[in-house]
Amino acid sequence: MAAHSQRDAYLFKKVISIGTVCELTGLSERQIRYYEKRKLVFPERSEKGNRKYSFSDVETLMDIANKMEDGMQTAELRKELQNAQTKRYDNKLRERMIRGQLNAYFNKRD
Amino acid sequence: MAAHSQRDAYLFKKVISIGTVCELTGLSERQIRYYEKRKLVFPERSEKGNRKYSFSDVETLMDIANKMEDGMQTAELRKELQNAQTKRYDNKLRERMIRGQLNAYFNKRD
DNA sequence: CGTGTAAGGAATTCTGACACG
DNA sequence: CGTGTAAGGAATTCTGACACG
Repeated sequence: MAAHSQRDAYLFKKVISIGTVCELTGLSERQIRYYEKRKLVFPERSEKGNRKYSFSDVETLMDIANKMEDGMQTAELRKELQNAQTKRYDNKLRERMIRGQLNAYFNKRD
Repeated sequence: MAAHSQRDAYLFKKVISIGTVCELTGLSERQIRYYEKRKLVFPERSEKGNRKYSFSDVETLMDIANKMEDGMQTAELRKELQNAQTKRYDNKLRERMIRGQLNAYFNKRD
């Protein structure tokens, strides 16, 4: 599942509050919470229950904003987003396999 | 001045509120604001005046926390931090010059 | 010097609901 | 379906100050 390098640490760390996400995306709080209910974004919660988003979430939300403008519905968007996730995962896997073959070929280790 | 690649965009974007910085660093709000007064960190302000920090600021603050534990004072810390900044800048410069030479040697372009 | 704390106010965020469509 | 809004409460953040040392 967690196929992220340490380089991506800041991309996925959930530290941004909803107000800042509004500024970053141009979306309203209402919209952002609604997309959560429709399972398009998954913020974490602080101890007191405040939503925390990652930069990756912000990117997803900007993508959502564009697709919604084009008339896409949340149900369809959910499928798309899952597809994107899967594709990214597949790429990681492919990468790893290729690296494995190369390492074998050149007789190298990690 | 701004010698940051696009890759670093998330590292320097000021989006984290002080409460989250407390959780991330283990410092109190009081301490974080004090280090700002002593010119060790430079948060931005939201429209309503709330402090916003970057991941880079958080790293700086963790560094500060360590040095303070070792008995270092803020005045001394300020000098150190400026030095670190300068060094980083020098490295970037050196890197760029070397790249330039290599490109000239191999007759390549960006 | 560096940090805790109580103080009072302003801004933030949360939830569930009414509304329109 | 997607989003605006008013409602009331709880948590956040801000500043300037008193305190200890």
